[in-house]
Amino acid sequence: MTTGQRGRPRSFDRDTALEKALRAFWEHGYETTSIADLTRAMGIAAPSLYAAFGDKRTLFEEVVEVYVRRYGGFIGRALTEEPTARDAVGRVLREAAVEYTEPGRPPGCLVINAAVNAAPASAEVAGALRAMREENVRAFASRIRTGVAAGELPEDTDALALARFATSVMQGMSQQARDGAGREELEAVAATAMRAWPEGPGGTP
Amino acid sequence: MTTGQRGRPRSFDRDTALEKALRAFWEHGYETTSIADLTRAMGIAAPSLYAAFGDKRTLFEEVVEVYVRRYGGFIGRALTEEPTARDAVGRVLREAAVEYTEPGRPPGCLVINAAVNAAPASAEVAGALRAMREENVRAFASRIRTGVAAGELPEDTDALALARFATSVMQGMSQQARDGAGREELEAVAATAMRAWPEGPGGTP
DNA sequence: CGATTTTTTGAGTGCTCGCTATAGAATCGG
DNA sequence: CCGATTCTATAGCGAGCACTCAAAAAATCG
Repeated sequence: MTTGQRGRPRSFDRDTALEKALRAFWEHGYETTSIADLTRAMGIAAPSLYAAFGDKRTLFEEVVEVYVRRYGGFIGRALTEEPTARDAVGRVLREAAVEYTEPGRPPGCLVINAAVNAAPASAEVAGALRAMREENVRAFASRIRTGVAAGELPEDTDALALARFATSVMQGMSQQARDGAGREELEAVAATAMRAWPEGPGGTP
Repeated sequence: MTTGQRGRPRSFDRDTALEKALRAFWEHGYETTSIADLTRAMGIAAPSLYAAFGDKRTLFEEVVEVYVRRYGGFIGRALTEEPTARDAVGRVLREAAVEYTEPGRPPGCLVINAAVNAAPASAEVAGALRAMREENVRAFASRIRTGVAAGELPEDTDALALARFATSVMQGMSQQARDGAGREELEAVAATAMRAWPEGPGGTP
């Protein structure tokens, strides 16, 4: 058999350490979380970190991957599972209020808030997160266009503009969460935002 | 005469240098703008900076003061000059779209974006900006309450919730501006947001 | 002028940053 | 058991951080 790992086994659980790093980046952001912060949070020394995860940027990229999969899935689910564009976007905003204020997690969204302040040296990381936010706008717009095609919304609906509005509200909610806003407060923001949703094609059918 | 300044005169204009520092902080944020960045932008050496402005935090505080006075005044003007709460909030959002995308300035709002990512050492600075954002929410809410008292809005209007919605949209617009959104796009976001504004007390009077 | 006051300049403080060389510890196959 | 392999721990690398000391320079005073 050649399946056995040769050499000294790792003394920590990689996934657990990765989750600790995720929390640290989520809470304090990319650039303001130092390697010392990470090693303390992960309970390992610097060389172990570098051996297991590569450098800081690579670790962050893996963190973002895990974050999107584990904590960002609600957006895609809402957009695909709801019958109408209005239900879909409304559910995203309502669930964002819940996700951004989940007890035991850092408030707000990592993709939105982790690299707002970035020195030129971290421009690539900041750009990657920005690209993900833009991809998000496109996902909203695509779902809205489907709704227009289905006759839920007027033909002249500006899907991209509506998508950008929803995204703005979501990003504002994330910052509000970081500023201490509670779940009910964010749910009220989401509900208010949905009052801006256009009426059906024939007035109020 | 004892009016003349004794000693060697300053070789730079203090206000000009302060404005350069303002731009640097506005563009890159508090923590991610180094003293070296500042001295380069301001065109002076470190000891001159410290003699004229104190340490980095004190300089930033003065920058914020100037910023609010010079670039943040549109909010207070809109809230006091417009006849109705709806006109006031609508004008704030519309003008935010303009202010956040003014050519020749960094996009977005310094108070919203300069200290999103802050290490524990900068917690006080981040907290000061957060307090200003909260003060902003209260200013919105106060204007909305005046509108309710004037009979423009239903008696049961949740002024604070509506204020938080407007603030969320504004903060989202600021981040969108930093992500590259143009003026027209932000104006569309503002216009969409205002569709959520409640109707008058008697339906649509 | 000479004395005084203030700023500029250039170098340099201790500290933390991201990252790594090296040596020792733990496990494998044989 | 041995040697090979892989991980861990200490210690430290150069660079950049916020900040400052000491001396030269430039102005006003009598």
